[in-house]
Amino acid sequence: MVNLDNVRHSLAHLLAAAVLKKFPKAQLGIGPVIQDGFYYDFKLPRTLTPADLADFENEMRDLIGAELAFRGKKVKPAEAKKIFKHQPFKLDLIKDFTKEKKSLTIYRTGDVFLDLCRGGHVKNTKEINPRAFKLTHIAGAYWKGDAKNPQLQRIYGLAFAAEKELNGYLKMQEEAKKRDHKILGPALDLFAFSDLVGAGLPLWTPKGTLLRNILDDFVWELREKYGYQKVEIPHITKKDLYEKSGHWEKFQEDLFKIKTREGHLFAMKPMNCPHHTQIYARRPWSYRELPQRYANTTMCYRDEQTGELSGLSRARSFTQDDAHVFCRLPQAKEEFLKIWDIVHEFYSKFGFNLRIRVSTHDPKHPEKYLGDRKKWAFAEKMLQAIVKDKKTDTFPGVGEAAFYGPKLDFMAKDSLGREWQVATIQLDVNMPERFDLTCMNEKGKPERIVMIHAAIMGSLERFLSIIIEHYAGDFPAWLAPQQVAILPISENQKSYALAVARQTTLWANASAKPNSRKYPISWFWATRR
RNA sequence: GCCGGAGUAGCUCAAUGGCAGAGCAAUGCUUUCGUAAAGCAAAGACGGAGGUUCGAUUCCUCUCUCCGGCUCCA
Repeated sequence: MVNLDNVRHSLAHLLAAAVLKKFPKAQLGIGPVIQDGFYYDFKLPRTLTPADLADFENEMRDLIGAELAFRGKKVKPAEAKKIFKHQPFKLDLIKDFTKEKKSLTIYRTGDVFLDLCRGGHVKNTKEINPRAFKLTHIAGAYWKGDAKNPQLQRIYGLAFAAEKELNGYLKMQEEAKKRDHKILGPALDLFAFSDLVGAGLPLWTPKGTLLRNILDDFVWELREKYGYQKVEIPHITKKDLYEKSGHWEKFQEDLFKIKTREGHLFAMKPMNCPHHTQIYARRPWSYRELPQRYANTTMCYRDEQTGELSGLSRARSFTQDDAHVFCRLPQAKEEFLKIWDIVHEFYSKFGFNLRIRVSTHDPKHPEKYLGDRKKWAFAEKMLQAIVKDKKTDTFPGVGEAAFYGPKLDFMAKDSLGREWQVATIQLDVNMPERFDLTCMNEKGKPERIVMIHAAIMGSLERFLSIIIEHYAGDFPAWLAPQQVAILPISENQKSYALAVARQTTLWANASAKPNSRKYPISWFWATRR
């Protein structure tokens, strides 16, 4: 059995060989294996076109047919530098590896190609199925993934063991494209975009709004049981609030700013925690009154880079089903577990399997976070204890913490196999400090409280994008914004059809609980069907 | 923001430096016809601004929007 990763990695080398044949002066970046295939980065004298990809593919097939052997050997840094003296990116890598005291290996493919590479190849190109790979697209990519570095041209390729798998994969992608929420959403009349309103600002239709409300009501039903109270906040604030929270320093660039006629600077809210702290801070609290649990489904605004916008997955205006619990330290665990229950109850209704990431800070970059080392150690230890107690499988996410605290992130997979972060529970010992949030304890002394951030859907927009694709637009009855349609065959049934529609609506409304949804009945004119 | 691709009617697509063409949908009329598209008619578009040109949807510049990536994501 051939190792597929070795095949993919070898194909990356063959791609580089093909590119070098056409562009002898090409500078090589790296060419690793990725999910479903491989890529290779190049700096080239001109921009590639799809026609180039066909040429490269043909050349690669020729190389496969030539039955070339892959051979690796260790080299000394000085030797490596000599070999790659015309390859600045390789020299950069050699420098890094030498600094990290890694050994250097080179791999030779027949006598057509030589690359600095840690290995993982087929023995001979004849092990590669020439019909089971395909170069798919060209993209720009920064050297070493850093926007400050030069940008290279990346060629992506798919590769499988058998042609059948490749075709199956391509078919699956086509299928996934049909489920694309950016196409299905407007087709189902759930939302729309307008060039006049602007990029990344979805507009919600009556049906889409109904769907949003059904979801939000569901979350609220679950929260209400645990003693949450709804609050409401303005969507703008003086910049002072964010200076105090630390968001200004960190996310200034991403805020929509507003200058008042008197010259004061305001900002659209990019999240809700600072506002909510001020609801808590409105008066002193006795420890007997804690926890205070505030829930608020509300829109936030972030000035995202245009290139990052994508349908509902990444928008400039999005709705968080946000909640904040203000409680004493010993109460935090119980509150955490309650939210965890809500998350599970909610997601099980959709048939999602969740993976849970324990997101902690990156010890190599303490400057990215608020608060001191001790606070973080404390909060992360507490989070780990809760997770351990819960006896659930989790995986670590070092460097994935919020800048104010560690968090549990719940990830759901969509129909394309992409994993999206959905719910999040965050433990925050920094905001309460910054805003001096306390309660009066048993001894009559002010005591610092902690704050828990909890979003169940995360962003309603992103959650909707996920379930539209998850269900391919075919929502379960309890979610479907339109559940019943009455279709008269000809005009003769018009009045009867209308009467049925009226009656059914009355019946549905009467049997619904007072604050549950109303069932919309549409009436279609269908004489031509 | 960066690299690349693309914007023609509600949707899917075509053509062109000299009157922009079709299918489906929608509209009107005809048909009243029962299980995967009845007939006829009329209507509907070159994303926006500027430039080159006798003339620009076509060529150039800028801009907006979308797509594939990269970077970013409280």
